[in-house]
Amino acid sequence: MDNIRKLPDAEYEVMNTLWESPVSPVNTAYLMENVGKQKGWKAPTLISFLSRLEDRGFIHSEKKGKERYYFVDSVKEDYIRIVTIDFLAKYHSGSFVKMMDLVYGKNSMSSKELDEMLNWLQQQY
Amino acid sequence: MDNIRKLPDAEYEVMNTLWESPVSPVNTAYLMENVGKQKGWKAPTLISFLSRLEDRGFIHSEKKGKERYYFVDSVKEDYIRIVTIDFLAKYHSGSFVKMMDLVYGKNSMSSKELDEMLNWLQQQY
DNA sequence: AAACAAATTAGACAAGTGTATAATATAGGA
DNA sequence: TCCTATATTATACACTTGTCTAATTTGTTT
Repeated sequence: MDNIRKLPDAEYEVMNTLWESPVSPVNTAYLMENVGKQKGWKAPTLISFLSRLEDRGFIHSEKKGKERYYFVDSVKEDYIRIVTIDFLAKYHSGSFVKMMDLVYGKNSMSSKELDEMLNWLQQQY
Repeated sequence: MDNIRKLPDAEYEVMNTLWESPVSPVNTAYLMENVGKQKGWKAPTLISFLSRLEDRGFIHSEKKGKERYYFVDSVKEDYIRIVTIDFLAKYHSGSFVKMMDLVYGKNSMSSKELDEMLNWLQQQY
């Protein structure tokens, strides 16, 4: 069950746009508009990322006339959870506290974030 | 100042071994013993990662007789801090709380980790 | 000095990733 | 029906990463 591997950056950008889309399925034009343009990609570049995402099983697609439509077959939260747990294990021995301590050494987390975190913690107990 | 990019996995393993070494400099034999062997690498494989790390400016080396010795020119904590901040920005809008919430949905963090975190938080105020 | 053996260096190559050009298909209008 | 414009497909190619084989260096032993 380790086939949900980490996506290359460019594919992640595309996938994220698909995950965030309010409608589904979406066509290439929509994705070109919402991610390709900012990245400066030509249409075939985008399409090649899409077909790689399809190979990986993150999406599937259907052709309607001369356009192709893409359907999401994966859940963003699931993906990010896996990637995050791997990351934490690799760099911080799996510990959030170690991570925060390393990033925010001594006393430098904003009080806003401290409050949010305290709040979250109290919720958990 | 964005030349301290993320290392490829294999190079990170080597770099981590260098960072964790109690002595410095160390030679190829030491690294072969402490990371190459477990990974099943041939010596030239290890050496090629080392010379890439040198190209990236993470280390430098000197030849002594027929052996080469490696010196660390980077700080593990600095590297991990950068990688972690990038990661947080990319997947969790820069928020630890969002990250924890996603990973530990509702009420599933161990009470040991909850305590540690509360402790850490109190330290920060 | 010649030969060995241990270590390094030089190159090479396949797979994965980012990106594009040229070719092809197809909806719609003349 | 034929042409045009647009979207997609087929390929290709350069770089990066993981990995190694073959060639070269160099300290040590005859």
